Amino acid sequence: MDEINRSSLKTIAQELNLSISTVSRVVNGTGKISAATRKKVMKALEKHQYVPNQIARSLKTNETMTVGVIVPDIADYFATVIKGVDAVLASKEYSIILVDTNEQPEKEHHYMRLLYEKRIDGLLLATVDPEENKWITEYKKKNIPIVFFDNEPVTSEKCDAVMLDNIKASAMVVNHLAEMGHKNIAIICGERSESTAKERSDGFRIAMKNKRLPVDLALIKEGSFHLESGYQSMVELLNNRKEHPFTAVYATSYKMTCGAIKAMREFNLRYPDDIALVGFDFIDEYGLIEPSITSIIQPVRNIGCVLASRLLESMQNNKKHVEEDVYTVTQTIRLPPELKVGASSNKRI
Amino acid sequence: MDEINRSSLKTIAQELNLSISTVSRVVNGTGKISAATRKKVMKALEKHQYVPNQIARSLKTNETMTVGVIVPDIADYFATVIKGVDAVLASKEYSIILVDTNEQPEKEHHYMRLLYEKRIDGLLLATVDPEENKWITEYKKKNIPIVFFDNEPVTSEKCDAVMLDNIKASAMVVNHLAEMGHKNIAIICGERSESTAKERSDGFRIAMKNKRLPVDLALIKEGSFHLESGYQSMVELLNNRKEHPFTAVYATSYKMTCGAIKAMREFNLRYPDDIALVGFDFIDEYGLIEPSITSIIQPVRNIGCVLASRLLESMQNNKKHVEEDVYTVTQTIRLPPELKVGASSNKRI
DNA sequence: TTGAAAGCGTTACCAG
DNA sequence: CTGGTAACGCTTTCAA
Repeated sequence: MDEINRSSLKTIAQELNLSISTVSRVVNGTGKISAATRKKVMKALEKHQYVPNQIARSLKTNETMTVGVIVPDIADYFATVIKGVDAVLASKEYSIILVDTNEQPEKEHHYMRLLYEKRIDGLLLATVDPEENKWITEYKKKNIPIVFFDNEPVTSEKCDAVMLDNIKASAMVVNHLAEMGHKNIAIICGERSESTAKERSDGFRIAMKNKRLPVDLALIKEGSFHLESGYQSMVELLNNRKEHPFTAVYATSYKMTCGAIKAMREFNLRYPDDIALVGFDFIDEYGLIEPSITSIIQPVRNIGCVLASRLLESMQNNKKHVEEDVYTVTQTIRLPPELKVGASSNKRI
Repeated sequence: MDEINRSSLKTIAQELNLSISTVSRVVNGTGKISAATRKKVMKALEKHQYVPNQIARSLKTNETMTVGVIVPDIADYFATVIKGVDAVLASKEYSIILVDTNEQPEKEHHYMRLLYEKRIDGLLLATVDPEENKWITEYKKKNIPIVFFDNEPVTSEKCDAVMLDNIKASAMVVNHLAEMGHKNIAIICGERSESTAKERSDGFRIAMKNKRLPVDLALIKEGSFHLESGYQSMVELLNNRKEHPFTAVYATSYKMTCGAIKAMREFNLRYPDDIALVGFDFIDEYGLIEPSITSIIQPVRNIGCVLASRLLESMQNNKKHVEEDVYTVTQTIRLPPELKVGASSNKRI
């Protein structure tokens, strides 16, 4: 039959015959307080197990110490990005409201509004909506910092963004394969409406040209970043192999890489002997897959850390009412990928 | 040079020469409002792009529409649990504050306090702290519902919990292996301070006895649920194989399973031919690993859904001020595991 | 159908 | 050093 116990400054103040202000001051360690009252108050605080009400505080201070994070799928590499974000943000006493949109662009607006209702101090957004503009403008108007990641935003607003250097990623892949003696390289990419897909694809063409390798359009497959699409693309490539021969294939997402592997197995083809394979985001932490797969690896945790740091900065500037034109300087940060060379491509032809 | 735009009920009310109450009523659709004023207000709301301030609302209503979720590691199978939680909770307009403790029990208290400061309406807690008691009691006193998952809580408070039926999981493994003709079965388990580890281990012994199979203590390895530990345990088992022979091994976590595989490879042993292997949480979604590994699979998404539903119920009861003894009825829900039989054990000896 | 006012728990300013 | 008071934005009761 315990009493429900939710003490407030008032409770404590009344019990001690002190003013709320005084109690507030010792809680926050602000202002000058006599040692005697401080001790008295501390004891009462302890006795009542006082815990400040951040809601009330937020109402007053216009700061919730909370940031929103919107991702298309937590059970993806985003989980590790979030770990990085969380590490940085938690150290500054911020917490994260996490939203998973299940890759449904239409949900983004709804959640952005919900988060705004909760008065988040900042937003990290991995959008999959090619028309994310509307709510972005709203946020800008409300003066809430946003940092984009994964896909580059299409909005015309100036925005911060942290992304992988996808152009470079494709260059690394092409250069590596070229070094191994490959000339005819196929690529399996996602939808060009997503900047990640577009950049990986464009980067591929650029790198091929730089290496003076032939770009055969029939070897450039566009799909949707999913297993089924990767599988389908690979099947088509293999079926057309006589007319459009290739010796290496570059799959530009984790799921597509899996799909490509699946197709190759069905065709009874082995890597690297029959076809060299380079994947994307293919992390086999414990080396269970043999032969091991060469893959572009994103610095996922670091992406999270950089994201969080950038957001912290913006939120800080916001507080300090930094002059607008100083504040408005935005950055697009591109982090370098790593090419982890495994057996699947590590053979000179 | 846009104005920063944060309209409130007051802004609207003043512009329209109406009272705040009236505007509030049309925002919430409560009370009786004349069609005329409603229309007028709606228009102003739209014009100002009014978005209610949930912080202020929360202060008044004592509801934040937010629940805390504490997990040891998001980049684990918890990601999928959270997806389930999120799906259910989001449909009721709740959002999730996510905390990753990095498996450090000492952080749990700190975060529980932080979340309480934010006045979450409920908490989902996957604790790894064998002494999580203190703050639990606090939450109970504050009348905030908690639902545990993964590990069973040790607190003496009555609590809700949703867990895998670990005893049954081990029974399924033993029965399967027994059917395949195995008699000497080794098990690699985690620390008994975590209930998951304890139950999997106990379940194993019980099932062995039920099947009248010999329980050789030297074949029961205790470690820490991590790769290194799984590896180490397997190495020891293999080194003692002459004195303590076994034909099958059961690894009780994902990482341990990977460790065991690693050790077997180093010893040049193949499954199922040399030793049969059954793992835990070993999901190879795209069937990339060959031969495929038999494993206990948790209904991860469903765990999340059940968790969220249970919490919603408690929060609901809380609101309705249900009489204490009705409210206090708590449940421990055990969800059934699945044994996904792969090649690694699917051979009669 | 509408308005006035109290109050949720804080912070911060101004007096003393 | 301490107290009083206004204000943050909202909901809700009571009156009109």
